[in-house]
Amino acid sequence: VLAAAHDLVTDVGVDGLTMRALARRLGVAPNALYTHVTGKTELVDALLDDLLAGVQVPAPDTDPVLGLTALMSSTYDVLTAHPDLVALYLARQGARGPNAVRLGEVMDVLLRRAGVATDDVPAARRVLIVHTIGFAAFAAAPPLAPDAERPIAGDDARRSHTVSLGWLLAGITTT
Amino acid sequence: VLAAAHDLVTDVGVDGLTMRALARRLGVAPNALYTHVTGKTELVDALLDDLLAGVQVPAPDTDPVLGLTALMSSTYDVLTAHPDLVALYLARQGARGPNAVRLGEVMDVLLRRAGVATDDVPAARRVLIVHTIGFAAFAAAPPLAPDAERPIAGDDARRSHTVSLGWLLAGITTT
DNA sequence: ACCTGAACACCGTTCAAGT
DNA sequence: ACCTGAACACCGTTCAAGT
Repeated sequence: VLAAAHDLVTDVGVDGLTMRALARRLGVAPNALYTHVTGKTELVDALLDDLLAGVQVPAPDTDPVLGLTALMSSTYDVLTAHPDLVALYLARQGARGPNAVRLGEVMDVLLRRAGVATDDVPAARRVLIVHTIGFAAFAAAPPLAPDAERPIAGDDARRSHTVSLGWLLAGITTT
Repeated sequence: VLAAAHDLVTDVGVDGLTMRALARRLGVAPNALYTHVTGKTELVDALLDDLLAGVQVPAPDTDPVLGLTALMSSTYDVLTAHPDLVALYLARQGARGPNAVRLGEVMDVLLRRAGVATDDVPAARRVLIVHTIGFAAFAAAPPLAPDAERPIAGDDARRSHTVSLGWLLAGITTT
């Protein structure tokens, strides 16, 4: 049911993800979907949280800063694999499904182990999430502002994410 | 013509920005709009670039790091004034109108004056833009992950933007 | 140049009805 | 529980025609 939606969005992009197209793919009348899902919003939310299931969580004994780097890099990789969907994280609330909650908790543990004061953990988590989703959303996108000539290569974009992530982590852990 | 679109989006939000509603507001048939605009895409692009016209550019003799901080803060403020629209920056290419180009050039001058090597300027500019747009997109949004209780206050979000911006600038200017 | 009427190919969602 | 037929209130866009 939800898997078909996943297939559909990878096939025809996020603009083609439509209740009617989904019903067509399932060989069913459009309104039949409303037996399984309350509406399109819920469907997209489920789809987004489903994506996060693929994020690799670091082993619990790794160095916290390395662990956070790995965690955010894995999130970046998962999100950029479906670039169409990333913008939706911003368009809606920003994912609050079970997978999002689970990853948030992993981040909190790592941040605390990295020496961040308990009071500062939520803000630090937020900075890292916004940073990674922002970079993922722009990963596939063409350049920015002036130099419209050559789009940024995927490798460069990923490197840029890692480098700036390092700067943020340096700031977070020394404040 | 374009101003009516601006009014419409602030009145009814980005979902209500529709060719037909716009025509209705102008007291005109829907298709009449196509005399003035090639399509909805062009209209939204124009709208987004128009937003950037409100960004305050720092005086040319200010300290470059302070100037960049002021420039990105002003961009953040302008974008968060119309939160509905920000997600569209990510959904589409990321703004390449004349205002975006102009601001990009201002950033480049500041970055170079801050000691960034010419080869590193485009990547640094990109990091700052992605960071600010990402934060602006999440500014109005509810919390993230776990602590779903209280959404982040607008002031806290803005402070968080400034603080993490500082970390990025520290990294950019010392690498 | 600027507008209209009519139409095309779509949307998400609901309601009543069937099994 | 799960599906269908039919409908409602919309979309963006195009085409031919008017002034």
